[in-house]
Amino acid sequence: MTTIYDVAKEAGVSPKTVSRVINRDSNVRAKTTELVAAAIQKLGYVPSNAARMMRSNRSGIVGMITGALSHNLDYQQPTGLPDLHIVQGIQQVFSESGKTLMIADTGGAAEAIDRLIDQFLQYRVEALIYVADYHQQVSIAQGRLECPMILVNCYDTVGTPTVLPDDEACQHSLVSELIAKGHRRIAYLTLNETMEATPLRLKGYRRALNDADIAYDPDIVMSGNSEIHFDDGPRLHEALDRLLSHSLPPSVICCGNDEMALRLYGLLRSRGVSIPSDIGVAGFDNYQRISETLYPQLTTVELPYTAMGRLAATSLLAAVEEAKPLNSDPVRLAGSTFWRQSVASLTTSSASKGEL
Amino acid sequence: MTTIYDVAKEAGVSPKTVSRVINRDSNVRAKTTELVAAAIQKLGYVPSNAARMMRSNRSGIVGMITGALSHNLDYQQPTGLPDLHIVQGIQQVFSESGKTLMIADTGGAAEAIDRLIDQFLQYRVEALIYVADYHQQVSIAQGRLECPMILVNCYDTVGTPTVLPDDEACQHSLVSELIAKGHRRIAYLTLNETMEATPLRLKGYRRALNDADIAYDPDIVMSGNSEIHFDDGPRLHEALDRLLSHSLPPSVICCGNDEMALRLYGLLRSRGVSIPSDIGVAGFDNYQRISETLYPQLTTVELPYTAMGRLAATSLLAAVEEAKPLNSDPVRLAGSTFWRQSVASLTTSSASKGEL
DNA sequence: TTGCCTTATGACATCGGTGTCATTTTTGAC
DNA sequence: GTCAAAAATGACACCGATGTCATAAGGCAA
Repeated sequence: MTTIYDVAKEAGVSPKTVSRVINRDSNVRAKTTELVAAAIQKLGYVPSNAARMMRSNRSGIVGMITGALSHNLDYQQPTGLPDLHIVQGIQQVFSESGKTLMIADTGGAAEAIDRLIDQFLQYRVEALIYVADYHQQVSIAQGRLECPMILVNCYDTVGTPTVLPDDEACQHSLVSELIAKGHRRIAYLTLNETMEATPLRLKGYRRALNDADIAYDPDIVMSGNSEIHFDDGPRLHEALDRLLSHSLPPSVICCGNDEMALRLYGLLRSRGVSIPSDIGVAGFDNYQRISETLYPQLTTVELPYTAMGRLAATSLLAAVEEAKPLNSDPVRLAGSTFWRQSVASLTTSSASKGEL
Repeated sequence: MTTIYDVAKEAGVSPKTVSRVINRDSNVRAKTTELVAAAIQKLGYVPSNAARMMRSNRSGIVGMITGALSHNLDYQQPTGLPDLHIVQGIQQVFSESGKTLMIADTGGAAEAIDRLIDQFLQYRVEALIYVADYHQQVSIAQGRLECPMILVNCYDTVGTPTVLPDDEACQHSLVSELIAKGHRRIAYLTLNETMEATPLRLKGYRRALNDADIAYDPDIVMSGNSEIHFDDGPRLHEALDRLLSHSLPPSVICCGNDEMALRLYGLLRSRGVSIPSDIGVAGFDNYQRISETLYPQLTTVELPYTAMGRLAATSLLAAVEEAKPLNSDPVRLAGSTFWRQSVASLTTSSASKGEL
């Protein structure tokens, strides 16, 4: 491998001058610059990052740990692939920055994390990012970390800076707008209670009701899923029966995710209930393969995963390059609702249906 | 950051001895090892890869360039995500090796490749991998590369080692087995002719016919798609009409991919033709969201993307660690056929249908 | 042309490991 | 206990950049 000394000799200058040319330092004569550039070109010289780092003590590397690459892609998750979207956002920001993003995949094994962090420390990463596949609590930082670290889509108990999806605000905004469209009986089929998102979204749902002085009715709020990733047909079946046979049936049903909404479409159709004229349906995740394929297209909420990745990356870059400290409170990012045909507006429609 | 000198002082030995302990060199007394280990533990010492690399001139890094991370995930490709599967295979192999895999994403911009290679060279990667998103010809290597490089799912004209899917063998094997099941009129709806895979698969198809002394009939071979990623309903519609109205109609139709098979199911159903009793259908890609969801489930061929990734990674590791040269001829990896209910066997079935 | 200030360049040490070789310590046979 | 061979340890230079500081070259006014 050619070194800076080879280039110096070729150009007839000192290594230090070559270094100046490479780093675009001031005070190098144009003629000298040309000379050196020619020598670099001729010898195909590429500076060694390792040697450079020895003196400057700055690696220019940011490490990211994720399991996004090792997902089973064949059976795609019903919620889409949050972490892969987050990784994309991070990737976008770093590709425009001067830093190198080094990606390590856990291969699905949480116990790999320690090893990966250690590897990153050997490379003297300037910062670390951990991306979780769903909103959850984790325990990563060993305290010994000297570099800034940020968590995405997860949080820990020791106050590591983190970027989270704002599940509560999303659900609140969806329900508030449903109310604005004239709905007052809004059913909610939640995800499994053990998921972090479930109580948060329920809180948003209740706050929206409360804002509009609508009483919370536990009769029309129930779990639509027993497990995270698996269908539970019978449970959804039974939940729907209870909702439809209620003395005050809902005018719209919110689902914990789009997949549940997909199954609900089938169940409603088999009962001869039409969407959105008889009852409205709203999903969650904006998993486009479902939301835009269904007929009528599904109104749903999209969590801002790419934006979360971008925000985390931008904050971290600011922390590294401008010594701007990371926000120690969790940063929550709200998503946006995609209004499609699965929900009717009861106010503008002149022929609103009161009987169901 | 603590250095090896700090550890040496703490343990009361020379830096060189600490180095020996870290690298598990022989000829260090057990007691000394303990002493050093304790000091490392106490000071939280992590060796610097940069410094280590200065002397040894071995970075321990292998670079991979891909666009797999920046795909638009919301509208998944009809062929699945080959490159992401390949990346997974590569990832698996490297996580079990001593090397660090450094991943760079092009962000969909081919012109980013040069910059990424340059970045990798600065890190003195020991090898490079380029993963393409579909079987294609590329032009990557600038000749100036000193490290081994391998292409996956693509090839160039300067003989860079490469691992490719064996499209021809796959199609040959599928058609041969169809013949073995008693089919002699085998229609083929190909992908767009501009795709690398199309002529290869056609070659496999024709070779299989030839092996069985069945004449090739261009009447029942036609393109089912005009573009790679977009539906072309009318063309498929028309192709099917021609096949069904032929004086010697096919007993089975091979499709260029599973998505085409999916659309074919719909067209056949609308014509009252039942699968597989009236006509059989075979796909390509084993895109499980289609192949296992259809009724009857789809017989299809799976290209071995993960295995290709693993093979490329393994070969490259051997090249780097054991100086075992890479195969200069393209290595082709055949996949396997998944036999499901969409194709009937005409031999074993006692009530075989001769009329259609 | 001289002298002074600015600009351009170079000499040298240094970052944190490891390779080489010299030196010290231990081991074991006699 | 002695001595040679083997094992364990250390001294020192070096990898390839760059920071610091010294020095040389160029520019401009008198």
